[in-house]
Amino acid sequence: MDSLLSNLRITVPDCLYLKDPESSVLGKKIIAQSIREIDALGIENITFKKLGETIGSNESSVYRYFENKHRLLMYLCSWYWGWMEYQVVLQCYSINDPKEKLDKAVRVISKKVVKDSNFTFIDEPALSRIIINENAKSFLTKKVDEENDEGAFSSYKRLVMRLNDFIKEAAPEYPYPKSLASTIIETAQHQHFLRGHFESITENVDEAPTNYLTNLIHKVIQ
Amino acid sequence: MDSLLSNLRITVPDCLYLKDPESSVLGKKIIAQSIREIDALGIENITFKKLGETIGSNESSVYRYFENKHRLLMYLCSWYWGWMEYQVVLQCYSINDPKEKLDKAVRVISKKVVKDSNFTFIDEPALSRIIINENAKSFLTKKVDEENDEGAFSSYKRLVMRLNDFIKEAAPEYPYPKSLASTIIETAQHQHFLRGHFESITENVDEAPTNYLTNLIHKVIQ
DNA sequence: ATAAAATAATAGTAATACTATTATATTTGC
DNA sequence: GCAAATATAATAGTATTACTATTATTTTAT
Repeated sequence: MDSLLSNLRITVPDCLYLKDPESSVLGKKIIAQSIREIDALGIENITFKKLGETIGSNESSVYRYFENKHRLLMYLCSWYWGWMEYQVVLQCYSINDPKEKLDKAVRVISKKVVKDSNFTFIDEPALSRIIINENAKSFLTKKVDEENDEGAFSSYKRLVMRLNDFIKEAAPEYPYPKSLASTIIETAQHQHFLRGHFESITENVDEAPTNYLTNLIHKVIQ
Repeated sequence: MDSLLSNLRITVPDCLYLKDPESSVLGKKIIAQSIREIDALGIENITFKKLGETIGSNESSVYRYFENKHRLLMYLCSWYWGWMEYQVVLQCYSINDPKEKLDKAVRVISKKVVKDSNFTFIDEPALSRIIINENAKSFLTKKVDEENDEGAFSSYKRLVMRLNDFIKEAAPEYPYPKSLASTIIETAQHQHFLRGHFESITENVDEAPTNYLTNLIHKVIQ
């Protein structure tokens, strides 16, 4: 996609950072490099010390942006879900037919992610791999309820509700639009994971789970 | 259920332990207490030191059964999936109609878990909460491929394939039985999680996601 | 040019996830 | 019933981590 909207920003809940990383060069470096390192090593194996050093800064500077590693992960996940919602809205905007619109949304959510040149310091394909491998860890903790009350998961929930709206428009009688929306989003990530690691238990080996999910949603709402 | 089968054992891949915990009283205590502590505190917040002490033993003794915390979690997850496969097989055995059989399997997988008196040292309802909150962490690591090659996830994969077989029997033409089977199992856990923490994005608030999933699978394979 | 703010450098701490070693029970074979 | 083998317990130690605190230096804004 061309970068036509250079002053575009994805909003991330401000409880997730101490100082806005987009407000400085160092902050953006932290984001860009943390995406590289989490993608390569996994969230468990990165440290703020190494991260600071690779960007020519140090541990304490990183701590001035994020309270800890977990908050950094939550920040990245929120950014991704905010960006995904924006992709869905943008790419579905001009479609009038509710079913076609829903199809497009499922497609956007489940397709392999490509670089968006509007956000130069974010590597979306790498971030999408992080979502596949680490997103569940952002909410599978004993602090979920607390963090949820702070609004830490609002981007993710907003995307689910956006898809919920599309399902309701396409099938007003279907009794489980929210559950179906969350299932589609989770399944997209999980099938990508299976494709990469447990190929024996999925048919989505050669390509994204888009066709599988499109077929599924068609049948479920018909 | 009555404990009619007192010499029943759930097989867990032996790469997951150093010494079989079922072979000694101490081993069984480790399993029973680790279920309690992981359920209460989460896998991140337990230590072998505390665990050893609460069962009147110590850190090094626990290390003689499990290489580390992650292997202990994998052991518990494998036990659960092995037990769940056994539940499915047992409860579907006498059903002849393939559709009815599939319904029953979905029901067994998604219903709230109750105590099975055949396994006195395992608290299945607590273990099922652990699965909801921690199972994803057992495979979302950079070592998945390695561990998968060892056979560490065979119980989980076997359950998926079991459900796959049921789907194929009920709907031989359906093109994605494996993906659907893995989706049903993952969604059952995820909807239980949403029910407990993010109620705003699911309709399965008052009860288990069984009706939602039964409705879904009926429509998908019809 | 000065004050304010941001960043870097350094040091330190408590907890963790182990490993290693030795001592003491307990079980098993004969 | 005793010796040998095995299981368990006790103790100590290490490298790493996830932070906190303090001070020094640089950058920026006025």
